[in-house]
Amino acid sequence: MTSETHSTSAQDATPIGFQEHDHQACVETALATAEVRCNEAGLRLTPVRRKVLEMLVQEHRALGAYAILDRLRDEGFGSQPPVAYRALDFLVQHGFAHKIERLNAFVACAHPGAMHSPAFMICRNCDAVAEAQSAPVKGMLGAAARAAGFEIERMVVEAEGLCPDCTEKA
Amino acid sequence: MTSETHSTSAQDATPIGFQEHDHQACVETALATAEVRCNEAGLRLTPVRRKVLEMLVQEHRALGAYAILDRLRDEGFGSQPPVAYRALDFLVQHGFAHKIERLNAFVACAHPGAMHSPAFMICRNCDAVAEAQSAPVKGMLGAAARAAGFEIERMVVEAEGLCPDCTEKA
DNA sequence: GGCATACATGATATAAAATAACATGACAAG
DNA sequence: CTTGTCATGTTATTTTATATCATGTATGCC
Repeated sequence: MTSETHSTSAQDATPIGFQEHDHQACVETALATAEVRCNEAGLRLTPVRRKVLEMLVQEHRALGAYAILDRLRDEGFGSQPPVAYRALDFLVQHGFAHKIERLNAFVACAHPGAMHSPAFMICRNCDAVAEAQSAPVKGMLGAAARAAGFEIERMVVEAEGLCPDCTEKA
Repeated sequence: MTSETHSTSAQDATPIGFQEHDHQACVETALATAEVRCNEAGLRLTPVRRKVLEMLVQEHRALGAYAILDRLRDEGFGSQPPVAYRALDFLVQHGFAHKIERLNAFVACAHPGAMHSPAFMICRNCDAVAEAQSAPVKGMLGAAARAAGFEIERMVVEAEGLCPDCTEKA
């Protein structure tokens, strides 16, 4: 179950998704980007927060708060729920991570910094999560909202199904 | 089934959640429809299930499982969590209700019987919920999914914001 | 430097949401 | 009337999330 290492440093090329890619670079880039963005915005990417982000980026899957907490403990950080939740709140609030409502779990943001309304594809078999863009105000829902006078502030779009790998194996 | 009913005017997309309507009739229709559909499908709309559905239809808002449980107790039904969760599971499974992931709560289905992929507008202030249609496989996410080889089985689409009433009051 | 302030973390406790597991009851089919 | 199936009742526990208060740490001001 633990696909901790996507050892294949293959050419990525595919937009966003379940394909193999240079994971090491992926992790490093994400962390570096976060550092820069925090500096720019006057935010503090403290050790706990950085570690949590690293964990999320490392896995390309949704991790529950308590899974994160376990690993924090292993790394010598505080081991009580608020430690994990606070770090996650920070990351979510500033766009470095997203909460997957369907799973009560969290993933690293795939497009940090980009103003975006994320949509997710969640594999029900292996819990892999891919992030795509959604077009919130366009389409039927936007039309319905305008018709009803509802002001959309935030969108949750989550598709559940089978990722390519799991489809193959089935 | 996917797009057969989409040649509709904007009027059809209007949600029933945020507007005045004959609520008494609304409740009765919903329950009657459920009865019929259960009979047709050989399902048993037992007292608990019926009561839970009634409660959900009565309020046009999301109710948590424990709110429902409290009321069940008041009505003389069992008062332990599984009682509520089982009834809710039944209703959700057979399309009489939906779970709002964002709230960990449940609403009656506004279009029971119709094969549909629901989208919700949730008022962050008063918790009112309106149901609209979403077009799951169309749009950006569908395209991204096809490109990635992801097979969508189920969609969660939830818009959070302010309903007309609460917008006015603010 | 000493001090005030704001923010971050640590730690205890508890709330809220959901499920596991097993026992009992209702009811139709054979 | 017995058997099988489905629904309900009940106990216990797990999982997810917050409230609260105490402590620590960086920063700016005097």
